[in-house]
Amino acid sequence: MVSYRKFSSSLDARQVFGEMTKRSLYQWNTLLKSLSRDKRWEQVLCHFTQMFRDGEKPDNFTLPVALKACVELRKVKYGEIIHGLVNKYATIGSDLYVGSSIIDMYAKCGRMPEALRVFDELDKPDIVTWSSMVSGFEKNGFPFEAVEFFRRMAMALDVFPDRVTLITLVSASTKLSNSRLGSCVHGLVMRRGFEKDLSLLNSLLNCYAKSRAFKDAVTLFNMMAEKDVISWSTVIACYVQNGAATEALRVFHEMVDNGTEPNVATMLSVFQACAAAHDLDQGRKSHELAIRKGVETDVKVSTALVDMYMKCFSPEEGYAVFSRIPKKDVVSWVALISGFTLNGMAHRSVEGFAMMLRENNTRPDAILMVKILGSCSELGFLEQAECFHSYVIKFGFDSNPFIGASLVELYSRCGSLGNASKVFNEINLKDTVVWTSLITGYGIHGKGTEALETFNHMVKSSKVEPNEVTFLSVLSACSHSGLLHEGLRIFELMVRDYRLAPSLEHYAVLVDLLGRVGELDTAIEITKGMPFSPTPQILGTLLSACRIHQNGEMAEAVAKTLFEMESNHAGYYMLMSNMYGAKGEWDYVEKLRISVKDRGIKKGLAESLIDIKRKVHRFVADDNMHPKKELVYRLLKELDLHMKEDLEDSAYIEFEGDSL
DNA sequence: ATAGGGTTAG
Repeated sequence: MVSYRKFSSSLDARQVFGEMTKRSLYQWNTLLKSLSRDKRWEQVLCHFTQMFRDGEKPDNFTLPVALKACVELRKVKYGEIIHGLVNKYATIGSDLYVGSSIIDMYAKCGRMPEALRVFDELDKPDIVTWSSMVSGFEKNGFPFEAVEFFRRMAMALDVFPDRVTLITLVSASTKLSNSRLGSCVHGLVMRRGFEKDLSLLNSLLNCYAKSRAFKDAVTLFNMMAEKDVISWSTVIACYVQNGAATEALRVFHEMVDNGTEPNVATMLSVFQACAAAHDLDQGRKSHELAIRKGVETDVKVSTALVDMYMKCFSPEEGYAVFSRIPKKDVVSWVALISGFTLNGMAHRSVEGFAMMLRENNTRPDAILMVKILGSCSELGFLEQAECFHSYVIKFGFDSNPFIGASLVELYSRCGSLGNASKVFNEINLKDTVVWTSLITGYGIHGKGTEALETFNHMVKSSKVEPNEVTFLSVLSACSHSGLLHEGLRIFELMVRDYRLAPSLEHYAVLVDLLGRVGELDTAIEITKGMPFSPTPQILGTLLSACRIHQNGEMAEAVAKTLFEMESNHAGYYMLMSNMYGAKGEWDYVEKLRISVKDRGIKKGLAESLIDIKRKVHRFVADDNMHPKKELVYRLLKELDLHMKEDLEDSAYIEFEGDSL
């Protein structure tokens, strides 16, 4: 016998009835109801059983409560027993409340076939019952079936969707990322007179945002008479995800001016926007706001802050925030580790990893491993790579294709193509990324022929399809080896046979290839004919080609355009100085260096430097490319004022590996 | 008198 005194914190009703020896059906029901209101599901089932022992027969008021408890406790077996009980005493069709509770119980426990069987026993399902079915399909990962069921419901003339049904339907459309379906539901929402239902509109807004109907999302947002923090946050996140970070920040300010209080979710998107826009000032201001709102202590918020400072090239500020996180999770460590590498401080990433292992309360996950292997790649330190490799094996990460691909890349960046192909051969499930990594590896070592062979092997003998990145790698390999005709053939293959749309990057590599082999006119033609307007990067490539082929006239024309586009682009100065430097005109280099300093070019400099550092690796690997590699190193040193840390300074760190 | 379905920002 259970003592009711134990639950004295609950309602009076229980205390009163608890003293009685024999309860009436009504009293049992009241007791169960009050227990369910307090979410004491164990107790609900316990008393439900007790009720049986007392010889009381549950009625149509008792059963839904008991079934709800089964759902909450995930006790399908108990639910099945109740279902059997109901069948024994009455037909299910006799009470819709009981019927829909049984359906909902099966649906929520992932047993749609049973739910459907009960549903089909009903004579006249009402809107709640229909909705339970739609929701069941939607929740169990069958959004398509949910929509189909809704269609079936629409055929029945006696039921009309209410706001709950429509919300479920919008959720299904979102899962299908089908904005056309979303707008159909939108129309239905209007016709049914729910055009002022905020949660319904927010769901629709989210549906448009998630199914890449950017314009529809904005239109709906602008039309909404009432907006809450969710509406604003949805739209801010939508802008960020569509690469419109500045716009996202504008909307954020509008929201604040509007008097809507931002919350954790809002701030997360805001920090993402600051990071994407590299807007450190705005980032700092938003950080202060987060402190004022008292949300800085949230792990997600502080992690987003670390990420933001890192992406705004202020690693020390990022590290400061990181140090203050009381309960760091694996995502926080990822932000720190990838952030340091982004800032050209890969050795601090490795130190961070060691620190994490010492603290011994966070287990690295696959994402973290991919990141740290990438950091190690930046270092280009073979012994360190081998150390990480053994760590990967020891903790069983080697079956993950992403990690396999990272290892292939790591070894090739450390100059060990032998190990790279060995790792490659040992990977059981080679996906596109794995194949692409090996191709990239051959590419950066100037082994264009091997890259092409690997590509052909991939296409012919495996079921893996090359993607945009694969083609980028192959093209880039051709470019580094000066394989003009092969490169052009690959480009054609990509467009014609694989129907892949070349991105700006593909054009950039193509221009690079043409430039390297001296086809400067064709390169310029391609730049003009591509479906994008040329970016500073592409013009930079052209400029670099002019440098190699000593075409001063064309170089100046390109440089002029580049300068007009972005007078503060650090890469421009780098390339110009490279060009003059190559001619031995060191006084020009010095002038440019001073000019960089005077103009206070900071934004983008760190990024360019890292980019240049990557290129340095390529130059080093590529013998015939750059006769004076030292030149590049020297320029790097000259311009490295803003970035104190250097790749060579890093120390080798060993991992004991048993710490977790 | 007591009972059944729902979503949305990261």
